[in-house]
Amino acid sequence: MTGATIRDVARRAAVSVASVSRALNGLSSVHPDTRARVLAAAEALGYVPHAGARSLSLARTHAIGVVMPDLHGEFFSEVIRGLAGAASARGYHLILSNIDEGEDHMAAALRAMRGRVDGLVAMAPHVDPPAFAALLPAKLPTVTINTPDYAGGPALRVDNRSGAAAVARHFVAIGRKRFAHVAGPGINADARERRDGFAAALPPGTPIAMAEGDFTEAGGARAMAELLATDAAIDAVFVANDMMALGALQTLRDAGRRIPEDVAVAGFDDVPLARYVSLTTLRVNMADLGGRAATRLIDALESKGAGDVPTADLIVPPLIVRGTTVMEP
Amino acid sequence: MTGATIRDVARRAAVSVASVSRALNGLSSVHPDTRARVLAAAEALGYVPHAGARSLSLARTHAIGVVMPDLHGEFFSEVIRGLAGAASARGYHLILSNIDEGEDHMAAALRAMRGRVDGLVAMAPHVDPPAFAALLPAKLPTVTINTPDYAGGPALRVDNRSGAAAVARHFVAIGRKRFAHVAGPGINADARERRDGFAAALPPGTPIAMAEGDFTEAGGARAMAELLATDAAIDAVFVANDMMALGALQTLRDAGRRIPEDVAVAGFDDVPLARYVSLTTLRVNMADLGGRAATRLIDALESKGAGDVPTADLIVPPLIVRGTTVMEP
DNA sequence: TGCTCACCCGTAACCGGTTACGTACGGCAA
DNA sequence: TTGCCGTACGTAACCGGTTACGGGTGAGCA
Repeated sequence: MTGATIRDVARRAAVSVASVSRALNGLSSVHPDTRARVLAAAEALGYVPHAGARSLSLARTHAIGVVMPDLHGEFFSEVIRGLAGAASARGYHLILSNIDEGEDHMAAALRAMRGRVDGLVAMAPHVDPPAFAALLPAKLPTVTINTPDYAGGPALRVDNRSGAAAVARHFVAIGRKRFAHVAGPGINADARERRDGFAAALPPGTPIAMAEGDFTEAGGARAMAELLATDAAIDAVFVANDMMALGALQTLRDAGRRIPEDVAVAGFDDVPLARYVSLTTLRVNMADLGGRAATRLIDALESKGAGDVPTADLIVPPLIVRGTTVMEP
Repeated sequence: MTGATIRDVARRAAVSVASVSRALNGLSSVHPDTRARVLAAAEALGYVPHAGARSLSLARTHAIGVVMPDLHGEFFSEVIRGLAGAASARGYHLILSNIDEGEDHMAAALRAMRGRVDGLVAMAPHVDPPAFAALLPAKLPTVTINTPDYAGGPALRVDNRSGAAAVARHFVAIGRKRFAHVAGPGINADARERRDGFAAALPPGTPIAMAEGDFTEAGGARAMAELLATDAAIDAVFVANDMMALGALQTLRDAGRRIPEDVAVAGFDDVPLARYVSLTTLRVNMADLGGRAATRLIDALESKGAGDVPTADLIVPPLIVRGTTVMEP
């Protein structure tokens, strides 16, 4: 027995199912006596409306789907937290579906969303935008986070280029001369933008030693070792994310470099750990990003047709200067 | 246009809806030619089955609901990650609904799950178990995480008492004499178990200075200050979670205490930060807990009727000894 | 008394799938 | 030819809600 249905309630209250529906949904055209009888019957039976049936006839699920890769550990979680908060505040549920293993799996996950959600929040910095658009179920409203060049709907993006540029200017301002960059995976759009933004903001022609990591702490350590082997005189390194920066710091200290006297280090993300190791970084508030995405999507869903304009918001991460680039008091 | 329906496909393939359904679901009694026509039509129309309708008629949603409070920041996220992994591996979706603001909100959130999910994973260390049981929709299979005394189904719990006892024994082993405990909120069951487990494992009659915090870093700092005011000679403090331990460490250092020479400090949880500040703590792997919960629930859902036995698994967190209790090399 | 008009309420169609049941048809044995 | 059976398929009921439409009732008014 999974629970009483509306017909059970109708039978017990000796009215029609239509009246039960009207009474429970607060429609006006119901006699107070009838409403009372219905409520009493529903209460007695422990009646709870069946969300699935309801959404089938209303063509409204009050749920929003979330598709994103598991990578970016902390990010994933933070975005979810922001999404969940904003969604539940407006009476929406979240449906999670993490996509990782291959495109076919992703396609299946996206298709499975039809009839289950009213809209989608997607974060896919590693897939080809047109391919992604093709996979989306027909006309499902979607807002993307950090998914470049997707023109199918509103987009929220952190301004990687301006963040990276702020680091470059900061390095120059504190008198550094020999620059290096630990990049993220080449297929990752964020990684590319950070690399390019950094290079573009340094004086033209400035050489930059480059190495590529995989966004993990261990990867950062390895990449930093490569860089030191290439050019031992590096005095400023911009690392594409904080986790790799932690690894890079360890490698530098193991190699006898003093931070920040010998080498200045900056990361990207401002993960909770960054404050503890006093890492200079760019603060990107993923929970806030998630919250905005949810709000944006729900606004679009509820104002039927308005706001279709696929605007893209760039969110500029502030530079947080800490002890890995300047001496602390 | 939200998408083609099964009747559209039937029309285009010139067969009945029943045949379309059979063909798409791989039923045997369909002529190969018919199946091919159906598949072609579905492909041409970009047909995607409507999950809502499907689950209504099958009485199966292939989704599991997750209800938990937002507090426990990192925990929330880790559990979700574990749940999502295990669920998607078995073809299930996750529906999130965070409950925080009051019981009525929680009741609404739970009720909204009917017809939307096949089962529930719940984590509610702060509510009265019988009250919680009463709120659950009728007969919805549920596995609980860290929700004590709930006998309605399988349960997964971290063994707070044994963890706390390990800390107590460790303190004694390293020769400490004057003990203190920074507890979590009294309404929180984990907090109570950690406090009691610690007290029970010390030699009978040992005095313990107590203060209560709110599981946050700032709360830990405040509680530690209270303790120092009470007894300045404390040489070992067990803090109910890592975040508070960080605050406590700061307060101790500000008061001129050397760690671990003057005061030994241990936390609980092993958050990522703990390794960086070299905090002795108990490791609780929340992602693993989430994964187990999902697996457990899905097993119960798919083996109809078997395994109804509401067993409770206690997971013993290992003690991770670091620099806040013993000198490091 | 007869008419109009609110106000309540019930019947039944619908949302988009699945599936029990019945039927048409071809092959084969008697 | 008749009878039987298996295969392939269509019809329609059903899952549990919502809602357009129409009917019955009583009040108000000429």
